[in-house]
Amino acid sequence: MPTKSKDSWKIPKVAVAVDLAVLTVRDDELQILLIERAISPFRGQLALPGGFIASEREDIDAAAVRELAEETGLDANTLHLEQMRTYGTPERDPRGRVVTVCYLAVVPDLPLPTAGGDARAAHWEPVRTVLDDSTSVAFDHGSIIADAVDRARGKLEYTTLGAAFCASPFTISELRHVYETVWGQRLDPRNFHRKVTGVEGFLVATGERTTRDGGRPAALFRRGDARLMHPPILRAAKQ
Amino acid sequence: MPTKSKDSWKIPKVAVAVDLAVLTVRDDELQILLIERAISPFRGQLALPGGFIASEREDIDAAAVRELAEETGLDANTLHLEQMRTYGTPERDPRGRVVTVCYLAVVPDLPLPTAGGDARAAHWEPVRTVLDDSTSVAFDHGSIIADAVDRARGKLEYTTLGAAFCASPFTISELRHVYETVWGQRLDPRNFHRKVTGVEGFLVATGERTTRDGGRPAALFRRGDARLMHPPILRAAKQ
DNA sequence: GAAATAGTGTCTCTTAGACAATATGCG
DNA sequence: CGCATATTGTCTAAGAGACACTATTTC
Repeated sequence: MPTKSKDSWKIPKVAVAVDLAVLTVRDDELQILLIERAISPFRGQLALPGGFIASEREDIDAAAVRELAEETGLDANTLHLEQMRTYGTPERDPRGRVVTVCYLAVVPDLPLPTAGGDARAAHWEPVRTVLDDSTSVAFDHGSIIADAVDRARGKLEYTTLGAAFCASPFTISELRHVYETVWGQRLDPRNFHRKVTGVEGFLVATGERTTRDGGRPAALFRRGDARLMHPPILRAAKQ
Repeated sequence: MPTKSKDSWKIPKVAVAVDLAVLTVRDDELQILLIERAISPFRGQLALPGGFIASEREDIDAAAVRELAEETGLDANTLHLEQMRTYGTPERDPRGRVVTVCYLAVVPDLPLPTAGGDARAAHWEPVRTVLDDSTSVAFDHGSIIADAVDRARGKLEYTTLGAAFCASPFTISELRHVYETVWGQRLDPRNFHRKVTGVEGFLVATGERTTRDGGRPAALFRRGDARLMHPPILRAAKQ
């Protein structure tokens, strides 16, 4: 905090933006929501949704919620949204100094409400193609996306974030599929079932069951109130 | 990121600061480094060390390192420093809009090099007295400190951050004392010993031993290269 | 030897992981 | 019934937690 001995000197002011890393599991892949930039710099390139704070009075979290609605049509009340990290190297934006506060959002694979609003060409892209550089993104958004994926992978272990990837109500198979996709790792269906049903507050049974082509119908659940999972579900150790 | 359809409108600029939550274990307590504010607002009150970025060109991480040196005399090369979270509610600073990027630092209990520089009245305060409001701090620094403590407590579980609280070389007893103090929880010395010595890369034996009054001398260790601990040391479940 | 602290070993119980068996729908 | 998927159960091995014992120093 400001505690300079001399009060009399100019405090530099910089532009503050928010960026959103919106993740989902879709087509058996972890995917991220990208938009096509309409303006320079990086015009026409893919980038994270986001933007500058609207005024000097706008709260940062509120700006994230607003940009989410404006650029993707998504409603922050229906999804997981958390602040992730701030990126502030001086050269990260060619127009000048921009400090951006990044948020991680997790949504189920539902049709994007791109209909109205400012949503231009928002679409899903597998994170795989971003991480291996076969899809290039604007600014330093590549490393932001890498950070977001790391964060999501880690949080599946010790929080109930996995359920935020599932449209409610969901089956345990669907939840397991989220874990398998995000971690890129197969999990034993029976052990997974035992584990997640044993975590108090993770899942709330609706009493309903799926109706489907073949196979026994699965029980349907909603996300419970628990946010932390204790003990965690650990990934296999680094290979 | 900036992707407004209309390019022609004023981008609000705000002051950006960095704040430092420097933690140590001292006198059997988790303590935090606070300074006495020399200027208004909150003049004379305790606050986290920190300050505005020096210029439009200064990197955020660099600003944290600089403020750490200026306000506490500590050298970022000798300690653990990581970005924690950004605080940006509009009313958090009475002087106007200030967005502050907060860093968590962890240091061993060594004499503060307060001798030279800008270090004014930097001193250690038990976090307990801040968390229970018996010590009041400026701005929203109370909740920042609470977040920093949460972060540190959590990171002891699945990282080797604990060793950053110890002056090198250190004994396993000293490391255990860090865990016990930060978590506020007794740990079995024998199980702890077995656990931490079993984590590859956590501890590097120096071959030296302590010399002391009574009791068998303890082996001395340095911090190893490992930063993540797999599997983690879990705290007892919430009681 | 007594006191103090370090370090090793052992036992038990919980739980993760592998895998078999049963349940319940559909055609 | 046969197929497909869900769910429960069983076994084993690894690890956490409790606790006893041995080791090495100083006085």
